[in-house]
Amino acid sequence: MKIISWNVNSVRARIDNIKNYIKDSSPDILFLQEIKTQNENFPTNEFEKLGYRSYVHGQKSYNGVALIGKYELNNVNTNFIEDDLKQSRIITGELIINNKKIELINIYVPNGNPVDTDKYEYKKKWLGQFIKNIKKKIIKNPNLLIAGDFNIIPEEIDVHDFKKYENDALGRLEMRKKYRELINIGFKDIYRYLNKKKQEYTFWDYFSGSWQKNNGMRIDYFLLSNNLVNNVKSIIINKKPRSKNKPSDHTPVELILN
DNA sequence: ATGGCTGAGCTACTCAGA
Repeated sequence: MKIISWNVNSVRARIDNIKNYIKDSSPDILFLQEIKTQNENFPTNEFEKLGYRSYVHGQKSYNGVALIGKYELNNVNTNFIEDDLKQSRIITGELIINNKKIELINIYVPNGNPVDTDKYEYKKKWLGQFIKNIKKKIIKNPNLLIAGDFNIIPEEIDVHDFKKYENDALGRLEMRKKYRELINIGFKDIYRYLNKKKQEYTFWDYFSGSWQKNNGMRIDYFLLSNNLVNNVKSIIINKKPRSKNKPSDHTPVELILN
């Protein structure tokens, strides 16, 4: 069972890249973030031609998330949290894997920059709501898989130049504490759990050769509840899609479960 | 070096990203 998460930075601008990537990597479930389109303009047919069904929580121009799957998902929900600004940043669904009912939670956390503005406060409140509801959910179902673009740099090792980000909305201690709070509910950041010292990134901005210089950060990850950790076979960051023409600024993270 | 580049909406330029 291969589950992949990818912030595509527009599903329509990226559709050829995404289709080629699906043909190469053949995910069972694909979590997409920043689709930047409304439900009615989502390229459902393109995914259907490749054998996938689409569950979409879109929005005009900004944000938007989707679950793409070879299988039907149950109880798909776009109201996991109360979002003050009504932005489309979360979609959940259930899937049974090896007799475990797993809750798939696909998120696109607000960026939060600039700090000390209402955008930063929105991110804080969004994360607070999310953490509160995860605490409730894990009591009902101990099998939670959260993946997506968290927009938080967990540790210094997760960015090329930590000093540059320590007062940024992605690197501020206050936000890294939110990440810790989530982990402490009972999750493992699977990439870091299996790669204690490895320095790899999932995002490189489009400016001034950041990709070529490997000036990146690791802000996309898979958090699995402790009950699921023994089901993990492997996890990799696949850098190939970031090297293509007209790439997303993020690259996919690929998880394989037994 | 808070600039650099990219996408959406729209057709000149702003907003947003991280």
